[in-house]
Amino acid sequence: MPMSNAQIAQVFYRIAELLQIKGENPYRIRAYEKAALVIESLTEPIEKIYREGRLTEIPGIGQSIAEKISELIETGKLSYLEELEASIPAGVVELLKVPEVGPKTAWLVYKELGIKSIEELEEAARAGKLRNLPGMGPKSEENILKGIERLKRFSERVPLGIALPFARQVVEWLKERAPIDKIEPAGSLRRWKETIGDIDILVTSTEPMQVMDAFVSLPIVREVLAKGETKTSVVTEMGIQMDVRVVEPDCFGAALQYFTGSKDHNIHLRRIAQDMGLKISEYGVFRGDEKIAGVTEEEVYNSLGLPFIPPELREDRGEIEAAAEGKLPHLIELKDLKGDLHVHTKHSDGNFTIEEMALAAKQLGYEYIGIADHTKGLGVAAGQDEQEILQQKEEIERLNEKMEGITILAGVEVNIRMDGTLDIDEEVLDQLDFVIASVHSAFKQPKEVMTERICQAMEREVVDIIGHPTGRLIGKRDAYEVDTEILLDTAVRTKTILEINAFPDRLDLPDTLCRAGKGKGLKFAINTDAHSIDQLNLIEYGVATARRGWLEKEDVVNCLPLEELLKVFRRK
DNA sequence: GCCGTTTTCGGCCCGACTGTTTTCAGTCG
Repeated sequence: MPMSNAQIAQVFYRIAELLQIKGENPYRIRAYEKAALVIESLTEPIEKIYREGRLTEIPGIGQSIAEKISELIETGKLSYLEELEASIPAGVVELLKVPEVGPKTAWLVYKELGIKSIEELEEAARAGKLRNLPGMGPKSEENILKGIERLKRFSERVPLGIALPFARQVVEWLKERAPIDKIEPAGSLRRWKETIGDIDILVTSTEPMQVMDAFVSLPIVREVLAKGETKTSVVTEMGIQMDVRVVEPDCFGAALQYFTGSKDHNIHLRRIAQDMGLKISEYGVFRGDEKIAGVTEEEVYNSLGLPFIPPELREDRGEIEAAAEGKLPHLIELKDLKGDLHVHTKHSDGNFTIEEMALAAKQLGYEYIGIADHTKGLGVAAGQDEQEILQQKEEIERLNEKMEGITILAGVEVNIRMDGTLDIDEEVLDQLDFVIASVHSAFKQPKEVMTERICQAMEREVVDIIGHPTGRLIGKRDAYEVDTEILLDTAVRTKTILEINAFPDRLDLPDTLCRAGKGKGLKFAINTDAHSIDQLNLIEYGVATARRGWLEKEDVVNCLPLEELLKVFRRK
């Protein structure tokens, strides 16, 4: 079994953790973390890169790590990691998971008290044994207990679809309760990352303490972790940590840039600044004592000789290099979309009529809307059979004659059965404007079977789009076991469009596969999979995922005007 | 451990907050 990029990345993350405990040179630790991150975000299998002898061409991978990758690929294990594991008692690394506990504390409690697990740490803290350790006191003991409590209750990252509306609500509340000039969520939320570790909100105000007071007294605050003039951290009722930072107005751009991250993007920028003899912080870009930028983000990037880089790209996955070469993509925007091609109605498990969905789409400024209800194989969703599908098509034709300003497309979301066949006759599918095919059953098939199953569906000429191609539900269900390389290649060869499902639970295709697919010349459709009028608005999540995948409007078929789109559907 | 049209050695992003401290270490992002 070849090792996946993710598995190899995990090995280096593990090494970094172990080295932390050992108190190793922080930069050496950083190097392993950086290598793990870069491997994780590769768009091709690292094994292939290894076979072609290109490992050290990857930025952040040098001689030493390349050798370790070779060993992992060839033998499936790594002697260096085994030695490290042997030199540190199992369980001590686990302590790092506790907020407030870092490598120093973990090592201290192990050495002094022999603590090797979170349970033992909790016991010792409750027994008051920690307060007498050097550098610690009653407060730190209490904080460790609180940290353990927090870890037990909420260690998981929160899906973007929950964090974003929540953050927007808090922004509204703060505006009502304190004198605020500018306010903007930053962090991974602003980069539209699919899950959020904590929420950062950036504020400019002449009365920082009033903002902080208003913040900590919001009813959603469960616990205040820290409160100062410029930074306040709380844990909210739903368990997610939220930080508010207040800065001077003339720092807003620099602070927004800084707090948006990612960490790796910022470190890379700072290196560039350093090379130019500049210093960059959340307060601005400085040459000596002179501040040369900071009011806007654009100014910050420009001062480094770079164009503005959209937040969705800031993961240090080559965007800084692309910016320096003037090769940033012109990312797709919400306004580029001319329609949504995957919505459900009362004809299956949707909550509104075709007409109601169409009117709502018109309100959003769309030129067309694609109805794609479930088919009979999906009993739980009241899927339609052949006859019902044709009746629905007639209803759509009648509506199109009556309605103005929007065209309804008759489509379907047909099931890909276990054996790769479709659960609706192809003669019927042929009569529709377009066909989405999706997997809704037998998720646990072995990788080869699932890959073959989806590829077989793509080979059918009637199939235009594959719906939510990996099947993942973020935080709930992993993607099906599927060979994404074969999936993407088959989609390119058969000219099948892959969906970017905008449902925040799905965001499927994921951003990294969007980017890999674009590299192969693939086309995409950004769809909401809406079951109600309200859910049509989820499209912004799909656009964000496409942007994180470096997509431009030319890559996305529902940016085409109706006539062009229909040609694409007929091309197979 | 990585990296280099200033460098193959000597750097490596930068600051806030807290707690236990008499000036700073640890943690976090």
